[in-house]
Amino acid sequence: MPARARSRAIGRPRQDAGVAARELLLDSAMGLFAEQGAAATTLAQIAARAGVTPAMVHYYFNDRDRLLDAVAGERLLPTLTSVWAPVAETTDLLPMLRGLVRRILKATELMPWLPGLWLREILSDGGQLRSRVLKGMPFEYVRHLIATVAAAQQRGAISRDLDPRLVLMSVLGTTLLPLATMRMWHEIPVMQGVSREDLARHAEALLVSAFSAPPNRHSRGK
Amino acid sequence: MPARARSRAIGRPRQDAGVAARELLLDSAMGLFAEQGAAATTLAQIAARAGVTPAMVHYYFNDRDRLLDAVAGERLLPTLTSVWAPVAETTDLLPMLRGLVRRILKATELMPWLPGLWLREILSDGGQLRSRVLKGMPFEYVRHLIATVAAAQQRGAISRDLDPRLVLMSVLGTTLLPLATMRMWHEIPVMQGVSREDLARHAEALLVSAFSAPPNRHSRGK
Amino acid sequence: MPARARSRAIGRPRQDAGVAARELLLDSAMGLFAEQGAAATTLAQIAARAGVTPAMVHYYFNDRDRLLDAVAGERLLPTLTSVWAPVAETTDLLPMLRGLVRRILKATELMPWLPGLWLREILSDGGQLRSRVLKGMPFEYVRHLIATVAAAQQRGAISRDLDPRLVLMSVLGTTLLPLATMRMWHEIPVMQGVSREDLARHAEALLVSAFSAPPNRHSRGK
Amino acid sequence: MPARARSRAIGRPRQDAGVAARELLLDSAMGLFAEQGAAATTLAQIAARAGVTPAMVHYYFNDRDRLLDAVAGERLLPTLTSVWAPVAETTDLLPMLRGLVRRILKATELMPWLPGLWLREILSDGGQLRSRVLKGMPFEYVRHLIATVAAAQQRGAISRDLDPRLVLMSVLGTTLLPLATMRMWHEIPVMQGVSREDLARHAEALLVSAFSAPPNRHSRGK
DNA sequence: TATGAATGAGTCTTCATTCAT
DNA sequence: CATGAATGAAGACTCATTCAT
Repeated sequence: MPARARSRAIGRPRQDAGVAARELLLDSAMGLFAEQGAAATTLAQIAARAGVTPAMVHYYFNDRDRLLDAVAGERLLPTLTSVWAPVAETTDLLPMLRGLVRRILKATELMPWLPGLWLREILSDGGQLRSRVLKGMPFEYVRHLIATVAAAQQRGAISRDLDPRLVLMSVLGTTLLPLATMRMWHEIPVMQGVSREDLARHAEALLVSAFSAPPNRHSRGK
Repeated sequence: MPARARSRAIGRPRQDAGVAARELLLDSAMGLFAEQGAAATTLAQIAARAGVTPAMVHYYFNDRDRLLDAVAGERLLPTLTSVWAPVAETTDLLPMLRGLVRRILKATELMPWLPGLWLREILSDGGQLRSRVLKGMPFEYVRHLIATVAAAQQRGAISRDLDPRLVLMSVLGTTLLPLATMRMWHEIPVMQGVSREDLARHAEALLVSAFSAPPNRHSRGK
Repeated sequence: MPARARSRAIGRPRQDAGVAARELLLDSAMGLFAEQGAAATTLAQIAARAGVTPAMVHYYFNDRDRLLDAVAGERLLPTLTSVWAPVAETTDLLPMLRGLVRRILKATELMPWLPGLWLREILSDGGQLRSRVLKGMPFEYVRHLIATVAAAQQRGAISRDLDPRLVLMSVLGTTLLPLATMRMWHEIPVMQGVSREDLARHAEALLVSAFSAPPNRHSRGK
Repeated sequence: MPARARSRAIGRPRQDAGVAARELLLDSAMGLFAEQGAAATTLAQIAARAGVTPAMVHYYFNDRDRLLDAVAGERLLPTLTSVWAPVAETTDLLPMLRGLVRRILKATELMPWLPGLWLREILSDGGQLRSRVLKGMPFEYVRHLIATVAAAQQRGAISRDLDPRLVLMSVLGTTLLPLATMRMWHEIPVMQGVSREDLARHAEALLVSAFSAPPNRHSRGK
């Protein structure tokens, strides 16, 4: 959506100079937050990457706090909603899970820094964006997913040991966590050569087989 | 006054005071890193929580960098090894996974801040402990796990869509990630009331059913 | 929106808008200087109170310095002159003093912030308007007052312990100083309930009795 | 009192280095506040005059606010009390006023910046030390002075036009206000050559004749 | 072993000022 | 006449680090 705003700048460039700079600063902030963490990112770094002076950050956002507000409200939450909203379109568990995984993979293809940002600034204790994102998070879709899992479980279609309320965590754990670590795989011998597609296939297969396994068929306990 | 209190510990040899203070500082650092992130934690905070003066941090560790080295080398890596080493004792995939999950759960019961610390400082890009931990990480055990998964897959015992190299990520994603977020569940409506036991059972069930599913029944993807 | 409001002032010639804004800015500046001191007042605050943008301050005054020049030259000095000029109309000390006190009281009734501004920005060391006001101050009237006191003293009509050159300070001390502190009297237990009229009567009585006392009856010192 | 503390430093200089630096910073702050006003004084200036780095100001006072607290509590209030306390030793109005004037003159001889500081930072609206000083001000002595004036007035010993509650303002107006402006007298033609002694004699004479004048003896109104 | 004093470098923030439009 | 965008310089404050004792 910032793209839309910027493309409108054609024809009247001066008028929109400010808007463009604002968007640039948000982009810059998100990138740095993902790379180093919000706590380790200075306003000067954000400004430098956007090609402006640190004073401009205050001109557009007044405050470090309000810059964080803007990052959460104008960038993170819209993406989040676009990933989760289609969940409501079906009541079939497996397609729902597959769609979710695919949309997450797709969204993070365009914004490769997203998973890292989520891991550190939203899921971690003390993450600087957590409360800001939680406040606007569309929990109704998560609730719909949980209800669908619970229904499947009551039908006997999935293991009773699974907890429907944890399906959210399982989706994030099989997608965001590996995605967030992709950038370091080249340094880890055992992870060499794993591609984004491998990851997508793996995540989907894992969730699908976990959430479609017939109940008693595995011997439990050692 | 903390000084007074410690010097009164009659019976304990004098030189233990220093050792104790060092350990206290490491504990204090780990706790704060997990709560707020390493980037947001000052040496003064670490000293205050340990009940000593900031100058003592330099006395024992010389440097912020070397304090991080100590945290990684003396706290994180030993725990890591104790969790992974037993993997070598078996070649059976499911018991291996179950054991791993149980040991992770058990270790984080004693050190509840561990998952958060891992998520933020080791798995996230730019995490301040990442390179220090990677350097000493016992990859041989991970390699053993991967080999075991690969063997099972070649036997046709698990889906061909899974990638053995990603089993590490799947284990971390189903254990560390949910564990790291537990502290905030009370703020999230849909997560209310999930217990540590629910989580353990869920993680085990998910991994077990994913890594023991019969290969025919997948490839429904478009 | 202030712009809109002003441009709608039908009937008034266009060029008055600018003049009006200039006056508004001077008023705004004086008010803020009196309330918080010139040093603590930003151009942005002045602009905001006048309902214009900070850039307008530079448009009208070029410079912070020249805004101060304008405040002194166009506001403070005219008032000062109007208070002091009538002094020249008499050579009778007591009526001269009474007139002075009354005109000071009257002027500050319309401009209640004047005494504070004087105390802080003109009488105090380093006051930001001091040199600007001193430069244009009509000392001839003060000289006339001093001469009148000196004459009375030589006639033996007032105490020889008084110093004619200090009569200016005595007038300011009995009028401006109490007037400047009026706004805080409600916070001080011992000053509760003193009115502007009480102050006027007190100042007049004090100056009159001091500057009309028979010389014999003093020198009771130590 | 800081002098006492510092003189004790002889013999163990290191131990008291910090104390001395603290006192030096307070002195430096008071001087600059009087010369330029607190609002116009930066911590860097205060540090520079005390011969230390700006960071030391935070080391000793944490905060600009708490530096102001210290100036008020450790410097202004003790002086204030030492000037006013002897008022309680008499019930005779004229000696009381004379003593007050003399103690004010004497105190400001040692601390020539005091009057300016009072005028700007305590008596002026928005003065940065006002509330801090008012909070600790010994009003009982002022109350005693007011009561003594009121008694004299009821005896018929002083004019009924005077307001006892304003005697405080009259004392400050005849002492602090001229004292605060002394430093600029050399720039004002009509004030040239007035000495501190002239001022003392003038103030005493003015207050004494005002507060001892027999009531009806002056023709009022013109 | 332990600490109080001291500092330089850097962070966030404010503000007067400029300028193209 | 009026303003939004932009900036450099400076202010308060923080923090890792050093050092004499």
